[in-house]
Amino acid sequence: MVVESARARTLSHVDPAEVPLQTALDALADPVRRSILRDLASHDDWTRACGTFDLPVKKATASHHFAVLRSAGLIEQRDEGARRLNRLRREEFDRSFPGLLSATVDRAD
Amino acid sequence: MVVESARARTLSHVDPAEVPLQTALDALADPVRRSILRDLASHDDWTRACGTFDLPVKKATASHHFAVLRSAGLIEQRDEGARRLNRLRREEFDRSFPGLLSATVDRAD
DNA sequence: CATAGTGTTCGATCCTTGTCGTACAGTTAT
DNA sequence: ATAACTGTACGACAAGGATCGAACACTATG
Repeated sequence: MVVESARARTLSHVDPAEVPLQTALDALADPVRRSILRDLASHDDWTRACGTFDLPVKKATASHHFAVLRSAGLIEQRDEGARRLNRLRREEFDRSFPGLLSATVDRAD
Repeated sequence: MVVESARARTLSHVDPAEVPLQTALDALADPVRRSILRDLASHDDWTRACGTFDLPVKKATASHHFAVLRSAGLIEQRDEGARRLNRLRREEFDRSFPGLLSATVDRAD
């Protein structure tokens, strides 16, 4: 029988439909977070652990950014051993905010 | 002969095509500014002076928000007597950031 | 001219948030 | 068990920006 680890149990995900536009825009208005999203958009789901992103910030800051993205309904996270894998919630987010991801992530700065 | 007033001469407008995505997102991420844009979107061009908006901030703050919107290429302003009239730069902005205005302004919060 | 109206500019203040170091928890490997 | 690795939590700090009052410039009106 497979049991969730205590660490994974603390991972709460929000329904993108419940996310206020303000929260979504605040999340998307940071360049480091957009960089994370673009990276996710160009790879298969669940193939990128938090530590595999090439970011211009320390790991404590990176961890903060992943938490912001998760609480804005932009990414989903899943623990796999010591790693935390990520997935862009493209479809769900697009349903709540049509065109927003496309206008901000599928695009150069 | 019609001469621009000294006040109008100081009004500089940017080309939305030259606006960085970061600047556009920063401008759109404020609720007071989105309120201004929605108001403009629902009225004819050049019919709304700065003072005619019902905003929850004092006039000094409102003036700041209009300046931010202008420097982000989101609005155009023109002086008419003592009033400063506004216009949403819908088409130009859409050309540079397709879908962004639609996703943030043509929508409730 | 004097007064009222419209909007900007300038400091000052306050609050948010991005950033980091450190400590900690859980996992994997030796 | 010990060590290395992955990621989070917490406290502190600094920078940016939203806010306001007051002073100012320009315009319109009496």
